Amino acid sequence: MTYAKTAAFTEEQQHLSRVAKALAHPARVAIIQLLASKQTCISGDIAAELPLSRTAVSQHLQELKALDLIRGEIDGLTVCYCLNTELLQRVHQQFTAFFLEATSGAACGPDDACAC
Amino acid sequence: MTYAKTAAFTEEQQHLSRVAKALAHPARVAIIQLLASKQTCISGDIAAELPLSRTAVSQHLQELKALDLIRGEIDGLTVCYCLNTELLQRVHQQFTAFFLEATSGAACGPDDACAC
DNA sequence: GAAGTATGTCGCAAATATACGACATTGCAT
DNA sequence: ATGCAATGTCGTATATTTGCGACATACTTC
Repeated sequence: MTYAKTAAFTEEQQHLSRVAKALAHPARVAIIQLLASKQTCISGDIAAELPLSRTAVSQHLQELKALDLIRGEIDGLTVCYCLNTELLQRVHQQFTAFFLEATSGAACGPDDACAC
Repeated sequence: MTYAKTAAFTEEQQHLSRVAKALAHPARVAIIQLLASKQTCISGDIAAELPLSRTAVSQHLQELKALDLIRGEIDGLTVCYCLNTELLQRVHQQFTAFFLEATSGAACGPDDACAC
């Protein structure tokens, strides 16, 4: 596969990029925000709120579920999706660690000049 | 394009997903970490450190540069890349806001049961 | 100016991602 | 049982991403 050399990267790097990929589509960001805002973990109403076909939304939901960022519970005929806040918190910490590492180091000079 | 309906999403959602996409590949995560760790904003040495061809690395660099997450300064024959820490800090804030929003709301019940 | 090196761009091939209609499945109601 | 509604999966078409060799460009050195 095109990702043949993925194994050559750190497990940390791979995980971060995997989660980032989950957020790499506005629909999935919107889904998470929707789930966060609605008190009820709406089911197919999600599809109604998004400018996408029900099929496409379902696939985005599956992608998020595959990473366990959200969870679905079958409630009779409908399905309730909700956020996995524990995982999201852990992911938040990882992103924070990454950004702190990236922003603490040396950067461009004041006039966009590199220090090297 | 397949993204025809992208415009239907919030500007915030689009921006977040765009940055997330930039981090959606381990090589790009690795590049940022490399730039953060090295005091000197190495140039083509980046390619040497990654398990990818120089061409592929160059393309990843261009993608990061397109979002202004990194900047390149030509220094004679070599090119110095460095992190745009200011932007990274702003991005960090956006991600934090997103995750706080996502983790503060109602979540699954204690036994993975939704509250609806 | 000629040769050599560091970079970036172009063109192509293969892998993924995205979107959606059609179909299968499951549960509720009559 | 039968019919209807809510979901998910499959197959398929199109767009995007990824990777790399080949080539073009720019600069240094001799």
